[in-house]
Amino acid sequence: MFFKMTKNQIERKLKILKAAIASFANSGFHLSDIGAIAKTAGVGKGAIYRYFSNKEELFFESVKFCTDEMYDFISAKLENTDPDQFVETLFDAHKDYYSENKETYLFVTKALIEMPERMVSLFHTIHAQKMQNICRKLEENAEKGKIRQGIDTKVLVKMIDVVSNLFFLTDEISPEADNYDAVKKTVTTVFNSGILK
Amino acid sequence: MFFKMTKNQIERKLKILKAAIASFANSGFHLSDIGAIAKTAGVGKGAIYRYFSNKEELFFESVKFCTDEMYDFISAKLENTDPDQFVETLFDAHKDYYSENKETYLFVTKALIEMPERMVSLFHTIHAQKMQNICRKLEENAEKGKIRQGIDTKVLVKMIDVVSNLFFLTDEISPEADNYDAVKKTVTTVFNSGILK
Amino acid sequence: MFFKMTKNQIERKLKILKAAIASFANSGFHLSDIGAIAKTAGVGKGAIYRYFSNKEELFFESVKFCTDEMYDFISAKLENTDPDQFVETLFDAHKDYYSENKETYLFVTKALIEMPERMVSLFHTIHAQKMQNICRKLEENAEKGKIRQGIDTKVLVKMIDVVSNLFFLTDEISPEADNYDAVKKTVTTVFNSGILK
Amino acid sequence: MFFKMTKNQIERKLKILKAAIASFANSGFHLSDIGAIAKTAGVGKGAIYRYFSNKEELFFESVKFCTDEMYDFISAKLENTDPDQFVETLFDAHKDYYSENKETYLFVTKALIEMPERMVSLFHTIHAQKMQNICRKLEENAEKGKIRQGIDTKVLVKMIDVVSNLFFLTDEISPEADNYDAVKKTVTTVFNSGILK
DNA sequence: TATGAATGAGTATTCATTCAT
DNA sequence: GATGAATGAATACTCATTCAT
Repeated sequence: MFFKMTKNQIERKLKILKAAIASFANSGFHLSDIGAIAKTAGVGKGAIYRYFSNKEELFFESVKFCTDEMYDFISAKLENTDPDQFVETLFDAHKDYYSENKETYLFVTKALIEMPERMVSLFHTIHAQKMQNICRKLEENAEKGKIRQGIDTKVLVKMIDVVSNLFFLTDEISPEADNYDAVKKTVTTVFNSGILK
Repeated sequence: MFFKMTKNQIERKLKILKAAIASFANSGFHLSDIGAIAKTAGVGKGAIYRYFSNKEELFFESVKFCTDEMYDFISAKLENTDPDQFVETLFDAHKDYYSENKETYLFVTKALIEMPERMVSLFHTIHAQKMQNICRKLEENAEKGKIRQGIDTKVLVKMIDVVSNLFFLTDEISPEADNYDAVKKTVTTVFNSGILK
Repeated sequence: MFFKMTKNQIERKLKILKAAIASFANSGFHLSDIGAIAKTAGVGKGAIYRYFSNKEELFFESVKFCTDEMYDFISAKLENTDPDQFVETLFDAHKDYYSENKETYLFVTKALIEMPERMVSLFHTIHAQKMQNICRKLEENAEKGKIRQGIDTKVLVKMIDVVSNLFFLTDEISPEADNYDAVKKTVTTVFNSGILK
Repeated sequence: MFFKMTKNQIERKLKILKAAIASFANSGFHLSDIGAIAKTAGVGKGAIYRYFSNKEELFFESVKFCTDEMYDFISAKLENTDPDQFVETLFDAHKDYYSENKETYLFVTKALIEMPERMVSLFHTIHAQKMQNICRKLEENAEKGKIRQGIDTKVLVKMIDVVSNLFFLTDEISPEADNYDAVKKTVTTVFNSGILK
């Protein structure tokens, strides 16, 4: 699937990818129909097989594309954040991305479950790479005594991620999400100050 | 699917359910084969359609069965727990259930994603019902000043749940899971005392 | 594909086989459509896959069925033949079978070419087995001095077979076949008495 | 497909034909891939459609090319043969051509079966034309009393052809072929002197 | 009542042919 | 003229569901 592409072909491939993402996000892998994706993309079925070796590959590339985009967005938001704003900022970053890219957001999370074999390592690779800088800064702050000792920053970031996920997946997943402010308050309080007095 | 069942029929239905759970947990909804489930259960394909109206219903009932069982187990472990042991106990409850019921544990979590439509409300219903007592106790402790104000206990419990999930799904989902102790320390520290000093 | 069949199922399988033979004989392997064969046989597509594991197997069984039938017919005709009638009788046997089973006759011959891998050894096995008695008798006659020495009977029988084939395949294959009597005279003369005076 | 071709174009067309023959001979009509043939020939797919109107035409021309070549070879070998050497010489001619052009030899024979519609009349045309001289000589010899009366020479030549075919197709088609000498002895004996004493 | 044989809708993928570059 | 990217018709096979036995 690697050959030098003209500008037109790059656009073509992108159209296919967009159509595939929409379909996979809505219907999942098994219920998505290559023919329908082709129609949506405005290309022939054959074109899909020119750019992607098979349905699974198309799915994989779709996930990759979305995951990349999403964590670029999230890590950008975290660039210059004080430690005491970190939880809130990360939570809000999820919220913001979700608001504008509901489909993609859900897709990334679902993909991990639907096709665990390859997706999982893809996800961790991308996540680790994109969040690398963020983790480094957290560690600097730990050294400066600004955040509590004994916290593994990689684990921490993933915790906040997954909790945020929970509540944005949540239109679907969690009824509490309706009350966004209450949820956010709980999350930031717990993460910043802990449960115990 | 509702008729008075003899003891024999109840056993029959249970055998089908067990076989279905095993298949759905391993292969997911779409790749599971009704014929194969029937064979595993030691019944004819027709029998499945006597007890369950269709494949989706069978899936739904399978998830319900597992979710029930799992949260019975978890809530039992939390019965008489001090607030300062709460996070650790809940985390350990996940760990314990997971250790003995890996298949079921993963199935419950995946099911939410694979078939969101009906599963989600099922899950929240069961979760809310089983964790009701637990939440009530947490609230009592909050009133007594033992845990921090401003925390919605339902949200809190689900946060801990999902974080625990994250790291037990993690054979598959998260590389950090290998180092169980480090993960647990981070989780309990963050939840108990917060990130910030 | 081997299970105890009821009388009904045996009929069913036979209907499929007949439809398959008709299609393969007319259109060859690649142009034959499983769906169309099912329709002709008056069964669902699925039924074909119950009785035959795949298209290739169906083809194989079709050829086997026809080859069996054809050489049963031919060898029966040769049962009590004098050596000086042998060539003519064998030639006529081909002619007779062909007249009543044109489709099958052509199919057997074509199959050898279309799917050489397995067909060829099948053909030789069946041919050797069915013609065994015929060859033995020829050899007895050779010992009694009634037919010329130095002739390998197996080779001889196949020669006559293939020459007969040539002229019955011939509606399609050979224009000479139109004049059946002339062809037959040449064939019997050559085989019985040779070319040279 | 008829236009004045430059020397370059003639070479181009020939390269395509050679590649097509190789592919058709090995894989048959249906399994041969135009794209692969183009690649082997070192031209674009489009070029094939410049020189041949479609796949069937390409197959037809491939067969024609090979049949021409083969019967040129065979008839040349028979140029100055005594009648009593005729059978052996023709048989050997097949053998010789086969030895040096196994692929082509098999292709010509198979093609008749695979695409009977047009191939058959092509074959008979070429065969009749190339063997014309040979048949005439046989007839002269018949008139001179050197060969038996009542033999249609066209039928005879085809008989010998097809029998030879049988045993050279036979790497694949006939187990007897292993013992070449025994086969040849039987064939020449039968054709020259007949079966009966 | 239980069985599993039969049904046929549904789908990924290939490949001859066309045509823009 | 030559190329090879794009097209989309064509097709074997699976599997949820039904229903005769």
